[in-house]
Amino acid sequence: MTGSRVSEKTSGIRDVAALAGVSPTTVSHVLNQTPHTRVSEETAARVRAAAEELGYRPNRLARGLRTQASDMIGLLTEEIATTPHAGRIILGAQEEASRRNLTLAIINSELHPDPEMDESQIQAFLDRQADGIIYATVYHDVIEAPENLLMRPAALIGARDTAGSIPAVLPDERGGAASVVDMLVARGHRRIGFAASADDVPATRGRLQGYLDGMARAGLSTDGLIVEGGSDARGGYRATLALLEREPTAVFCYNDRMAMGAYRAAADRGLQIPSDLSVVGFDDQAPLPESLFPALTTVALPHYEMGAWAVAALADLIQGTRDGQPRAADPEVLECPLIERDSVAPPRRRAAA
Amino acid sequence: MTGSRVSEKTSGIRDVAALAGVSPTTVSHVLNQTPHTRVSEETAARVRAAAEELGYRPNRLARGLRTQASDMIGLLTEEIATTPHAGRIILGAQEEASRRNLTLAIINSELHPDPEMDESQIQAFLDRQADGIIYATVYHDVIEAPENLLMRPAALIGARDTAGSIPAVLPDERGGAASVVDMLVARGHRRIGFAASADDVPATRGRLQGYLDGMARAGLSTDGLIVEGGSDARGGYRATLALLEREPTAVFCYNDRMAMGAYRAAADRGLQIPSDLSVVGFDDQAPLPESLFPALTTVALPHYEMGAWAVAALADLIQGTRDGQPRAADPEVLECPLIERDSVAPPRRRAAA
DNA sequence: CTGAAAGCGCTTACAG
DNA sequence: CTGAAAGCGCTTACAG
Repeated sequence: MTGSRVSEKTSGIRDVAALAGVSPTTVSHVLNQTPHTRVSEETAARVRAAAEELGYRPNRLARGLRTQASDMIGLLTEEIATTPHAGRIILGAQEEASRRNLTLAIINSELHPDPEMDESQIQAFLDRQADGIIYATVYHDVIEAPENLLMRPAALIGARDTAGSIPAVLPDERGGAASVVDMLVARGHRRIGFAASADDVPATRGRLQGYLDGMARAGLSTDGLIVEGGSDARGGYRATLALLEREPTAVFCYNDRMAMGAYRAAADRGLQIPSDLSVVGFDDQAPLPESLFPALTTVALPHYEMGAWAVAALADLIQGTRDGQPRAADPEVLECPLIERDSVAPPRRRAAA
Repeated sequence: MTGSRVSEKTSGIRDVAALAGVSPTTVSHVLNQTPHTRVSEETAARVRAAAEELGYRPNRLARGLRTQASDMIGLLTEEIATTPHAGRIILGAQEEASRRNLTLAIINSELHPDPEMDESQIQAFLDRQADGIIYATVYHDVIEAPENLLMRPAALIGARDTAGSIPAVLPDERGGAASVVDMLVARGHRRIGFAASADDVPATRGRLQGYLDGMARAGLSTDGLIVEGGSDARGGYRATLALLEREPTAVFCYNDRMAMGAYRAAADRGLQIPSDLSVVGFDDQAPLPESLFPALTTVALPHYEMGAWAVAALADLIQGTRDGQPRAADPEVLECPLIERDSVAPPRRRAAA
């Protein structure tokens, strides 16, 4: 029975007040449940009925102007277009924002940005009184935060800032890579090759380091088992071909695209995956892993979780700021979970120790 | 020399007025270049200098409250997460919004949504006085627009509404598919198989229809050349295997994932792509096409363009609404461009007519 | 328990 | 050419 009428003009707090026979002040109090304010249950009921009757929705703009809180946060993403699945960062951020009754505004920034560009994008959020700003980057480790980012509470995704004053969340590339080796070792592999990336990005170093960690704690040699290549299918193809000379029983690729090349290399050499050769990727970049024969075992990046974490941290920061209790900014490192599919099996023959 | 000071408190229009020795009214007029208002160049210069000096930025919230225009538009996307590359819809929408000095807020909706859910998401935009709302769907053809979507100017991406009252933009799946056949025919192919999808979505029908169009205008028979399969790599594999019985010289797959299966099927039969068999996909779903050997010729969906178009249409509509001139809502159909890579070659032998 | 008044930071008739 | 005043729709001390 709620307003199926097509209300011409949206009604304001004054309309509700008039209909309920009280002042706007009282309407505000009951609808917001203002603390330390007692309103008789009878009056409150009348107000609620009137609000319902009129389909009253408080104007958030007006409220924001008065309370100096827009309840909006801005997400500045670096090149959402080219990033594998960065849409999930947005999704995580948006859903967490909704949970907290916050609106998420987004602006995309170019890759390799002109710092002044970024500042002007941030300014756009500032102009709209964003309560806080999230800066999501890819391919970076530590960045110099744009100057005006510090004018409001902020959070970083995918990088730390040089000053270390902004809460940041990062994927645990290193740990994820190490867990791949652990799993491979547990399956009986001893000669595990790594098709590394030649790109100069933090992920390159982190994943290589994780591979090294895993091999080291299993007491395994990596001698001749690391080959560098381009980070695409072609690079993975070449790297795997080179690796195959060393007769590994498994090859762990820097990313899924390289793993795709590894499949091709295996086919060229007449090797079956996973019976003759196990292959593992990284990124869980849909739709690749599921489209391969057999489906690729890989490691996922916690995009959704990073987006959600950043919003949560920012919201807490904003609360803290309001209460005058700024929070510490320890970089949060989120797990990169191993996604097991069908490209790993025990080695065909026991490898000699 | 602009404000390298860390301004404690952000300054308002009153501060500028005081510094320039004029009234807030005058400041507003010169900064907004209000039409039909002449301010002496001398005064104007003083105002601009003062604004610059103080790093004054108008509070958009306050302005919005006064002008009844938030300059914000809402984008409600259906399941951005699972859609191949729908991030580009957001990108296109955001960039067009920035060009028009509009802010884009986004909310994601579940797939197969509870209509009431959608209404409450839209309500969130309405509460924030969004000037307009874009509703982006996938996998639909015509939808029943959520009731409250009509309360403000709106635009649809990927679907038309039953009433036909909302501007809508759609990809020309049919034309894109037809252009694939045209190209194949121009290269000399006559026996062109189609690995169709069994999914019941508009894209299925559109692409099949386009294939049929192309074959018809080339006067080619499709007898036994259409095989239906699941819309993933496995489905493409099976469909292609079946198709190969009919000795086609080219197979056109419903999407890139199926094309991936086609590559596998060709390999199983000892067929080289493109010399023995040409393969074409649809979607240009990164990173698949570039990761295949050889790189896959396919058709791209105009995600970016649809996002940008919707914002432009909406902005015009809002303008029109303000000027009391509502626009007509003809569905806009955007081209799906053919992306030629390396998976197509002339047929090895002249096929008998 | 309830309300009158001020004010958030702007813009905009209107007057001079 | 310039400014005083009202008002957008709320919330919040403060008073009663």
